[in-house]
Parts: sequence; C-alpha cells; structure tokens
Amino acid sequence: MQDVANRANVSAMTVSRVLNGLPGVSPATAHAVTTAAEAIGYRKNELARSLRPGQQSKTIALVIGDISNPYYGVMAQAIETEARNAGFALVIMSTNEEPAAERSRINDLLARRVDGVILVTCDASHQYLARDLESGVAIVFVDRPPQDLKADTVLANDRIGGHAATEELLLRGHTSIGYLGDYDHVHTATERLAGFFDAMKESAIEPRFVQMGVHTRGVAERVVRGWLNANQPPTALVAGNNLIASGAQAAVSSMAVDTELVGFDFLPDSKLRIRIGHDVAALGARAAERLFEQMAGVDREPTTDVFPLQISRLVDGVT
Amino acid sequence: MQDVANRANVSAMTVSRVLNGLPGVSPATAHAVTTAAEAIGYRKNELARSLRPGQQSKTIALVIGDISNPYYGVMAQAIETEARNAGFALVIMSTNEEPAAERSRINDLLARRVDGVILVTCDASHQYLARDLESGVAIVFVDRPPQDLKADTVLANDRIGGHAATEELLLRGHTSIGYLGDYDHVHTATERLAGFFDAMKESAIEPRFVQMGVHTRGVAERVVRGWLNANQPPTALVAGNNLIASGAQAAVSSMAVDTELVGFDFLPDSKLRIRIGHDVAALGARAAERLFEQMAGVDREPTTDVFPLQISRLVDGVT
DNA sequence: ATGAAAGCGCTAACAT
DNA sequence: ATGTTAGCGCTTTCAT
Repeated sequence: MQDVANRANVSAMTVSRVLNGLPGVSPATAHAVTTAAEAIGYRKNELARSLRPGQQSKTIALVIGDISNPYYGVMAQAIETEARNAGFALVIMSTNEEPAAERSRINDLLARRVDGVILVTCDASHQYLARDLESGVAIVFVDRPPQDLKADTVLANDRIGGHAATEELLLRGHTSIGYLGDYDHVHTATERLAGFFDAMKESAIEPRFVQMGVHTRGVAERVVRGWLNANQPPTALVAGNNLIASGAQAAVSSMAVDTELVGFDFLPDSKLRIRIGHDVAALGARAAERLFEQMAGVDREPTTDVFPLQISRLVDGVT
Repeated sequence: MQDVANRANVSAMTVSRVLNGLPGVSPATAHAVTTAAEAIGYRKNELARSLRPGQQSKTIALVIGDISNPYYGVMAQAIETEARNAGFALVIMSTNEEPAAERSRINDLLARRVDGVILVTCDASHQYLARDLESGVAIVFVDRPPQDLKADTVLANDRIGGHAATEELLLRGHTSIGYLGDYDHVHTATERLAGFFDAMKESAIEPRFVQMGVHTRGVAERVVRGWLNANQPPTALVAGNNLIASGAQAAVSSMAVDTELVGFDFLPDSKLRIRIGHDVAALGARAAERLFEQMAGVDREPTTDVFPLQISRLVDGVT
C-alpha cells in the first residue's frame, strides 16, 4: 500500500480513502491512486484490515462432514443464498465426518475470526466452544444437536421420522423389517434407529436385521445382499439416509426380489417408492437466520427449531 | 495475548513461544501460560500471524458455481482429501454460476491471501488474474478453461464427448436427435454442443431440437415435454449434464414414450441406460496436484491436462 | 530461559 | 483535501 502511495505521491491514508471509496479526496488524486494501484497490481490485504478492532470479517462458515452428499450440498446452497443476501461470504469446509478434523477446522476458523459458524457436527463434545459462544461468536448447530452445550439448533424430528418410516411398513403387513443406519456417532442415525425400535416395540416384534455404521452406498449394498441371501430374509427395509437408500435399492433390484424399501432423504434420481424426508434447504435457511439473529445481538435463550419429517409415496413415477 | 502474558506474569513473547511449541521455555512457565490461556479462553489470532511477512496461510480455495450439484461435491471432496494430505485447509465457495459473484469471491480470497485457488469458472475473462499469477499466486482452472489467460488447466474432452454421445445415437439408427445444454457461458456446455453439431454434420442431418440455457432439472423436464408433444418429436436426446439428464429422464418416463437418452455426468441414482462421463474425483485430484506443484515453485509453462470421456451402457441395472 | 523493540498493512482519530 | 500518529496481535531479531 505504501508502494501505491509513493507512486501516486500521496500518503497511505489517502490511498486507503480512495480504495474504500471514502469522501474527502479530490478526483485528480483519486485517479492518480487508482492508476498507481493498477500499475503495480496492488491487492488490498484484508487480513490487516480485519486486524483493526471492531472489524467484522463479513464471513460465515459452514462445516459439514461430506460435501459429496447432495443433501449437504443443497443445504449449503441455501445457506450461501441467505449469506449473500445479508452481504456475507460463506466458506464451506468438509471434515470427512472425522471429529478431529472438525475441531481443527473450527479452531482454525475461529482463529481467523469468522463472524459465525454453522455446524453439522460429528463430534461428541462441544464444551470447547462454550467460551467462544460467551464471547459473542455466533454458532448454530444444524441437523445434529450439540452434546454438552446450549446453543441454537435446527433439527428434523428424526426419532419420529424413524418411527413413521417403520410404521408405514408395519401397516403394510411386514413383520420382518431390517434397518440400516450411518455411523453411531451421527445423531440423526441414532435417532432414526431409536424411532425404528420404538415402532417395533409397539408391535412387539423383535428386530432381527439391524446394521449401523453403514456410511457408503457400497457398504449398504453389500449388507443388504447378505441379508437377502439369508434363510429368512427381511421383507422390508428402512434405509437411514439417502446413500444407504441408494445402495439398498441397488441390491434389491439386482436380486430381483420385491423387498419393500423406505428411505430417508432424497437423492435427485432415486427410484424409491416410499421416502421420508424434509426440506433441507429450509433447514439451512433457518440456520442462517438464527445465525444472523445472534450476530445482530438479539439476546435470548438458545432456541431449538424442529422441522417435521414427511413421508411420501411415489406412484408411477409421480409423487 | 497480552492478557495471557499478564496473567502468567511473563512477556507476550514467552506466550507466543509456548503456544507455538518453540523451545527455550521452562516447563514451569509453559504450564503457567497454558493455564492462563485456558482461564481467559484465549484464541490465537491467525490474521495477525499471517500478517507477518513470508507467512503462508496454509489455505487453498475452491470456487465453483453450484455446490448443490453432486458433480462438484465429488470434485470438492477429492480436492479436500488432497489438500488435507498436504497439510492445507480447503475452503469452498459457491457462486451460483454468476460471473460477478465469482469475481467478488476471488478478489476476496486473494485479499485474504489464500495460497492458491482452484476455479471452475463461469466468467468470460480472467485478465484480472494475470498480475496475481505473475506475483506467485497459484491458480488452476478445472472443468472449464480460462479465456484470456495462460494458466494450468484440467479438463475433460467435452467436444469429443458431445460427438461420441451423438454418434452413439446415430449408430442406433436415430435421425431425429434433440440436444439440451446448460448456459451458453458454461464452457463444457458449448463444447458438448459443438460435438453434437460435429456429429450431426457428419451425418448430414439438420438438428431440429436444440435448447441451451437449461440449468435446472425442472426446466429440462419442461422443455422435453414440449418436444415430445410436438408433431414429429425427437426419437432420441442428448442431455448436456447430470441435472438435465435427470429432468429429461423424468419427462420421458412420465410420458411413456421410448425416447432414447444419453446423459453426461453421473448422478448417483440415475436410471440412464447410456451415460457419458469421466472420473470427476480424478479431475479434482489432478487439479490439486497442479496447484501444489505451482506452490512448490516448479517453474514450467502452464499445462493443460485433458481427461478422456467414457461412454457406458447400463444393462439390466448393471454397468 | 526470558524480554524489549520493531514492524507486518491497515485505518480511526486527530491535525494541518 | 490531505497527512501524521498510533496501535490492532503477533513474531523476528537482538539483547539480557
């Protein structure tokens, strides 16, 4: 910046004024500064700027486990739109569902003084964020609640969802229903499983096919193939998320059985006939809203928004 | 940081040494500092740190148009893995395919002194980056080449792909083939279209159904419905990307016609029987490699990596 | 083993 | 309309 100032024969302060469009600079000098800046290819240093007290970075962050899953992609896009409308940039970071990576990313973001963080956590403790929350960093949990921290949270009602999905199959007369869920440390996965158990218990049926820790399409397909090859295979399945549903569907159709399938969360081209899910974009948008509320200094107790899950049946390719 | 120093009765310098694990501090003082830091909930300020000369931010950025499209999600995940292995953080930004947003994001990233940028551009000029490239910022273009700039580029061979997709349908005896493509300013879209025209010209067939500017599943579905309701509807279609393919497929199956369809890029659960695409993760990984090469100071002419597109047929649900 | 001084690039507050 | 001063939080260099 000093270089620009020298080249334009002005002080650094004047350069600052010109570059930030502040008043009190004659058009002539302004022009000289602009020219000088372009001549040397000057880039302002936002780091130095943000260092000054009271400066906002005008940036919020979204930390998620798996950006390759369109579920989170859609959520991210919704948040990006909200952020943009509020004049903020959104940076997205993916942790590969590793708690250690999540912590390291978040520490990093806070060290970089982002104004707020929206978090789809895979971590088992969030105590380390308590201080930051107190000191005014905005934090919102989406999809999965914090464990030992009070903070704004936006969720779908996964336990009820798991119950509804299972009940749907029970109502259709199935008595042997399998359940496949994601990692145990993923909140939505355990909640949905709990809902499954709730429904099974109500019907007094002992679950025989339950597999957690299924995180990819491939694993889901393999597990389902195994089940379907068993002596008394399940006649219906609940798939705990979109990728699992996809894998399970693949296994079922390749084995030419008519195992019925209910799947959570939509994949754009899913062939699933029965789906259960919610409006991810709305979830993301609400999270962004809550974040901006916090940033606006609204003083209130942490809230929890719970979105309903909806079950739908696909008839002849049309919902 | 000064607060921590006061609390531990040491100088700021000692605090810095402890927090960075530098040698030359007695265990006792180190402990005192750590305790003090925790007591006041101290967070180091990475901004101030990066301000010192010669500091790397250890961060690279990926700027894409639409994070809700799993095509880019998969690419992002691949790049994130590479970045992590290299000890870098990856920040992802989505521009909604708006050139202005892209520029603003990139200017912002460079103002924040990221070490490198991987870019899926939707912009028509990149001259504004020439200076930064000269001054040592690492930049790689992926999926779509720069317009008026020499820089490392990683592409799929889209024109040949468009040709191959069309030829496949011609070989199957179709003479009335429609083409749907993304926005005109998207390089892959125009290249694929060019390939389509190439193939049609070789067969001396006048294209009658061509629609560009189709960016969503819904629009694709609507356009195809329109075509199929025409007097002499196309008997086959080339869908210029994964979302278009999905929409077109929906239209075709809902209208119970047997219009044949070739689609670009894979959506996880696509029912497409003929697909043309490439390994997006490999594309992303290569881009990351090129970026790190640049950052390592390898002095070479800008390279262009071209990945082949592969066509595949789905038979009874198995590829 | 520890500290003091200086300065990274920028801007708010106060001159001129 | 423009410049000077000081300081944001940190680390490099050079003392002690």
